[in-house]
Amino acid sequence: MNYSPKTPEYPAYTVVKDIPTLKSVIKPLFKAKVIALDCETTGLDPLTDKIRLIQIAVPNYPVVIIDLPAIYKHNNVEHNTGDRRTNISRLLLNKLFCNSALKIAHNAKFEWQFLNQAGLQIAGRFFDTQLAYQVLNAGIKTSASLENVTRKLLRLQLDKTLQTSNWHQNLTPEQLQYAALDAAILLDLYPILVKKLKQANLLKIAQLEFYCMPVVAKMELNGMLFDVSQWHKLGAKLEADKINALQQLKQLRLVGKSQLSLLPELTDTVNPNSSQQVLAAFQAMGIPVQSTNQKDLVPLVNQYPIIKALLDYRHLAKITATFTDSLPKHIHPKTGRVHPNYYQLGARSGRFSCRQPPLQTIPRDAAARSCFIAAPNYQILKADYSQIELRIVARLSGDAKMRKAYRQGADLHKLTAALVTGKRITEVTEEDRRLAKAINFGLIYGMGAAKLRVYAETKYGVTMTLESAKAFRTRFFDAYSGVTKWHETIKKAYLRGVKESRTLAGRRRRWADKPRLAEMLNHPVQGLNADINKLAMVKLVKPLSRTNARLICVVHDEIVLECPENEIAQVSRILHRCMVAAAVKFLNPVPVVVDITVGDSW
DNA sequence: TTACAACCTTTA
DNA sequence: CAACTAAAGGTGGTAA
Repeated sequence: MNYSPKTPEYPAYTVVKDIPTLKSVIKPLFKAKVIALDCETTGLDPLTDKIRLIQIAVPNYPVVIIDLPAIYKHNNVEHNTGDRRTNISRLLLNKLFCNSALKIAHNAKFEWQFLNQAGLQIAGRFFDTQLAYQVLNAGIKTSASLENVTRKLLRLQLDKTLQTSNWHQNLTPEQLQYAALDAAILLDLYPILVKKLKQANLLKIAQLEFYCMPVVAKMELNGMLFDVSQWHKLGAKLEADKINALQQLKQLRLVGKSQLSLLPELTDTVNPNSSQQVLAAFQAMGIPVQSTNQKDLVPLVNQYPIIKALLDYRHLAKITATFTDSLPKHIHPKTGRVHPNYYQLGARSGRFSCRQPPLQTIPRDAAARSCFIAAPNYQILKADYSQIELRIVARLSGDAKMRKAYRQGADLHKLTAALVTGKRITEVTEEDRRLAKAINFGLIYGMGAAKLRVYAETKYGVTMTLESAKAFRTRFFDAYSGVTKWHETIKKAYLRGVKESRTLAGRRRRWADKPRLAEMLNHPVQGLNADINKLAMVKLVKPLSRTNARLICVVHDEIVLECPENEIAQVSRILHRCMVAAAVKFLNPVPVVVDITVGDSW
């Protein structure tokens, strides 16, 4: 079965450089039910780079290669400079791109953004061959590049060496051939992917992703406005704090000449950023640690002042290096905003991942988040699902106590606190509730007693013995017997050797090797959270289009909009309605709560 | 010199 | 038998 991939045949093509040719060759394209699209561009940034070619492939017709700069020159419009005047070429192309045909592209977000910036619109039904491949292979390590997808599904080897060739000058026949093939090949990939999606019962999830694609494309172009002077102020303070923390460390003799001259490796300066050196120094000082990570050090902070100093320094070093120094590099010179890259299927669970900058890991302190601001006369609307993962667990397990608590609008953490401590709800203290939070979040994915003890201490500041951790664990599963049964069901599948998991919406995660039980417990929850948030984003499109609000950020269970001040009330209602509707579809009868806040910043 | 895995910390 | 998940990214250390 191991054929070596063949070289594909190059399709016929027509190059379009003027309006009369465009008018004549575009006509047959309107009859097509499917249109495959690809663009060659001068770079990867839709805000500054430009389209060089648009390739359009439909069945049984030469690939139409549109030399967009040449056409625009004919029409005397500026490309990608905000010049949005209508003209004959834009009218023709928009009519085609917004018709009822299915638009096929590989990483359609890229084409969408570049067309948008060129003053063109593309709308209607999409089929993204990259997203389709990723939906099929979620959890499996495999490249979703066009080259790899073509090799895997068609056993053809594309030659991508021309992808990064010079697309500025007059194009060679080889370049045009290459460009034509990239569009034409999509027509061959499409039916195979549809068949596979149907067979795997993944068509609906793929369509959710396709509907989501333009929303994400627009969100990235929108970006977030960033108050760089405020950020620098914050950065300066953190930098000063960091230097102070370093001084503390030095006074406690971690950094600088060590007094332990018997150990030659410690006579040199210890670099506090090196876990290796720090560990050696700690051990030489007689501190009993095997590692220098938080969970091992936190229990010792009171005993050893130097550990407190190190953790303080680490925190500030992390914040300054990862955020204060690097975030301003991502401010786009053209917009003054940060435009991260969202990957719709960047996480195995179906969640988004986000890079450059990683907006999903910005520290939660008000100081940091307040640097992400609304434009003048706008406000930031932030909406997040309340305890969505626990509600999903309540829905999936059908656990009676959990469902009753949510139905009554009770505080589930307090309930858990009462159940594991044996107190009445009214007697539960703040500390008890913190303990319960650690228990709820940890145990639903199968955390053991030993980890629970450590986790409760490092993340929630609650100390307990291993025995009490064991007892809490037992009491949790006794109290929530529905959760216990749900875990047992998944464990049975796990023991049978099942190597895939589905969310309620049908999203699949696969494992190439043996899954871990916790991964199988996690996917139905985290994956459904992703399904719900994506559905909410899709539901928002139409009602939001009637307002001037724009989507600027999503973080797993949170949606952030930038909204004109005079539309806050209206848009809040829309946001609330769409998010609740998306979640209710899957969580009913477990109630859904969406919290919305309004402010000048994130 | 560069490429990569290990370690650590940040988020939901 | 017990097992918390999903990411991005900076830094130091080492292998090529």
